[in-house]
Amino acid sequence: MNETAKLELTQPPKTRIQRKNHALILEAALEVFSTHGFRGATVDQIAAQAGLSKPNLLYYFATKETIHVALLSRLMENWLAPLEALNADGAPIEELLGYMHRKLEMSRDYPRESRLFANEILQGAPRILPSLETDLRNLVDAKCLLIQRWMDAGQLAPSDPYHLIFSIWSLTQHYADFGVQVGAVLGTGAVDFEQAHQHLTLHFTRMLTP
Amino acid sequence: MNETAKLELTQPPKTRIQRKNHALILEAALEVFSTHGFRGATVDQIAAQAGLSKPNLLYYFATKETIHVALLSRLMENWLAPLEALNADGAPIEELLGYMHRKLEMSRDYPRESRLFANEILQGAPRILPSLETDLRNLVDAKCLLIQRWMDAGQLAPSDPYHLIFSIWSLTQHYADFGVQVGAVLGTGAVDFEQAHQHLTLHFTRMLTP
DNA sequence: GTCTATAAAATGATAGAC
DNA sequence: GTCTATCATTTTATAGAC
Repeated sequence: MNETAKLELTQPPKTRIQRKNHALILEAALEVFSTHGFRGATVDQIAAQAGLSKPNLLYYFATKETIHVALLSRLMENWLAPLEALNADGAPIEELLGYMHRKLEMSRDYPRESRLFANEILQGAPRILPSLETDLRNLVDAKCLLIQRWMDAGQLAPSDPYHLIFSIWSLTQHYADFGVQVGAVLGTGAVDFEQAHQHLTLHFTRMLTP
Repeated sequence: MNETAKLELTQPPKTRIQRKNHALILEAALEVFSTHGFRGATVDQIAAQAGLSKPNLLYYFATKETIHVALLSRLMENWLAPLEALNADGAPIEELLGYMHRKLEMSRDYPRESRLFANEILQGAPRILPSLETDLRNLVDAKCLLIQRWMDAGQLAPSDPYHLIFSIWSLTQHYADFGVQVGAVLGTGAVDFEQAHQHLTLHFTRMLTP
């Protein structure tokens, strides 16, 4: 009984109002953590952003750390999905262009999630390094075997599959993580993702065509 | 007289011991700010890292903000140099490969500076946005004109010069900013920059050759 | 569930002796 | 120049009323 009650505080909540506030807090925390990093964010800020009092926020998440962990856990699930979707039965170049496209869409639609991840990595990945060394590494290993087979079969221009994947990550995430800089240089204040997509399609078509 | 005395606290110091401690503090602050960002860093941490007492550190830099500004100012000078060196009289492909190489060397030799910059951009560039919109933008504009001329002359494969420069930034800085992730995925714990250089050379040769 | 009040610790900065 | 001591504020978290 006590264990059940305890779990309810860390598990997805049950009542309507609980679900609503739970979501409000995660939304607010995403905004604040993605901009200032874990240590730079304050519970006050998150509570204000969520429109809740600080004690009320801490009724839902016992500590600041708990909120951060909840965000990172949710993120890691979605973070791997685009690469998991790389299909061995598809056409190699189209598959990799599709992967690039999905990653660019994530930069466009979920820039805060991208910056949350970037903050964590910049700080040395203190909370998700274990996940990177297992989940992410295993997934990348598997997909690199596939890419290597495509290259050996002459369906892709040969290169290092690992660094090829790194290049997809860096080029697509750049438009979320460094979007302010891109906007400043272009004088637009914001990224034109259609433009970015055209350039990256051209870029990887040249890189991948045998 | 008073103004001179005041300036000496913000200008490069004069005596041997001042110069030494000034440098010690900037070195320590670079370490801490690059990992935790401005708000996540504490004066205590920086003082401990520098081997000085907190009041003694604050004798050299009046506030935490002053140290951060000093680091960013120094950084912006060096940050533009590799692009400035792009030479209109050189061979186009070699010039751009050389620029990529210089940027990758900076990721290898000055990863903390790269992460300091990344932290500032991630946080919305609150301190250096004006510099991005003027100094950086003007420099990029000028170099993109040159690159466009090279493309028009058929010496480079055509693409968007701005996004081409963004791709050089993102691919090279990735090995500093996301080095922990690269090391985790490769199982090496650290980036092999020789390997990265080979891949990026191949990558941009394919991208740029007409 | 939500609030006011507040404790306990940290953090940025200063005072003043030496 | 460097130190000890300390202040003022911010910040995390809790207590307890409603």
